Amino acid sequence: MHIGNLRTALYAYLLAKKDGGTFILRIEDTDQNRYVEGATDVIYDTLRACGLNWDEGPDIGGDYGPYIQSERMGLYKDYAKKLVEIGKAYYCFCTKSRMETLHEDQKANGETPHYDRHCRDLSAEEVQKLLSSGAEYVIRQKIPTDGETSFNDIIYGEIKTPNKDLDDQILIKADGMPTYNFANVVDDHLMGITHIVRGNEYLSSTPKYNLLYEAFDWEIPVYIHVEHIMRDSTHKLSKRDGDAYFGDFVKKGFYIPAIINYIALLGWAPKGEREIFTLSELIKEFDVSGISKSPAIFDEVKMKAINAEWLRALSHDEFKTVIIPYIKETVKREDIDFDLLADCLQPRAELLTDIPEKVDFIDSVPEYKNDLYISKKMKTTPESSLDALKMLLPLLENTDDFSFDSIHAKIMEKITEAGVKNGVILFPLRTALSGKAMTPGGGTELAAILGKTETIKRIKDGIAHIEAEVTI
RNA sequence: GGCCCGUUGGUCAAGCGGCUAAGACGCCACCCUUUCACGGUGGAAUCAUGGGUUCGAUUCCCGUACGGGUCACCA
Repeated sequence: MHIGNLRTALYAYLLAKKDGGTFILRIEDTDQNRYVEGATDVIYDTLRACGLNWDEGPDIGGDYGPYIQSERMGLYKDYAKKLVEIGKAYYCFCTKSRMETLHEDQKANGETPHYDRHCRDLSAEEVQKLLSSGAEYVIRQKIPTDGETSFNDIIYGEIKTPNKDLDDQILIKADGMPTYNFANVVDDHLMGITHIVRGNEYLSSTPKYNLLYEAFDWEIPVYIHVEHIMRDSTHKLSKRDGDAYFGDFVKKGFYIPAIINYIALLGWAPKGEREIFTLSELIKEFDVSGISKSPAIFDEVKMKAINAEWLRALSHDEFKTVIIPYIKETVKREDIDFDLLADCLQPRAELLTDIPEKVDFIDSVPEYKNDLYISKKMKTTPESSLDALKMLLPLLENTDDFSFDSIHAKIMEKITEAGVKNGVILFPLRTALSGKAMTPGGGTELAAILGKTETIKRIKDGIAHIEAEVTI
């Protein structure tokens, strides 16, 4: 599911839930040429994964079903015929090829392509004759030739359009299926839709919908058109970017509630200064007055920051549950302190996919050079590190309680005794235990995570490692 | 091209006639520190443009520029 569509769905959901309304899922599949196997499952799965649960829909039913338009087929044509009867629509027998040449000619003359209303004034007899001859037809909306139609949008206010700029759009296609433009109006009325949240590409066709509502004498819903999400100032976030889909972001290691949180903020601003919200907090906070009129550029860097904040805000248990699968990608051993590891990882994880690399030293120490023991800041060298490790070894060998607090206390005591900077001792320990320049925790944390046996082994290995190179 | 919509730091944005023009991300510096982070403090950086209206315009009106949308038997 495209991230823009998801955001629109999110706003619709938030609006419905905020006002105690009903969130309905309707599948609009009136174009059989565009049928894609499994597409509806993606919709179901995505909305569910995000927690946007619908109150009525194809799979769960409701009082206004069916909720799949292709299953409501016959109904639209009846309504279209009703429109024909009251003179608001008409049968059109123009072929597709006539329309093509017509549009080409119009373009050649510098006109915008539109229907020339060729069949608009056919007599009832002519229509009847053609109909009984089995001629293919569509039903078109009969737009008034003069005057103007206006509609009100919550975000943009009143928008007026001269009727002469409106085309006699097709309501029922030659295959008997309704167009979106028609099915949408009929179903929204029949399903009791009160608020329409949609992308603002529909802004220019909304006057035609209003004409339809008026013709049927139906109540016009509240319109809320939202701007697009952009890749940059001139391009919409689109399929071409390869990263515009919800599923892509999940794969990249974004945490779903954080994705929802971020996209809610793209084009909408909460009242206060807080910006981290759960779905239910968003429901409370949401207000259409905060929706922006201008497009928003998608910023993955900002989304990452939101993601990191989300991860940090999780409880220990929640965080641990979320990251265990990622840890398991590179860590097979079980005899480590996963709780402490999780605590160390929590302030350092931006994306969930950062985690496997961060813990890849736990199963075994990677190859490294003695240079790794050199730190200008910590004032360490391989030689000083050798001394530090040799000092630490007996100390830890004589330590049975290998909890972080215990080790930490013992080591700090020793450091104070020795009268050196913490880093001089702890930096080498961290290096020997990890073989890495950056680790999710310092020497004492790593020791506690790895446990006594592994820590002792790695300190000995570290000593050997330094000695081997130093003597050469 | 016609019609419609929009334009506050690099990005998301608050603002709704009078403010030193919030906040967040990013960036820079410093502090904290057992690496890297987290956290803390500070900093640089914005009202597209020209006319009005007004005692006073980021805010209201008009034009211009720029950007977006739309003009299907697609949604």
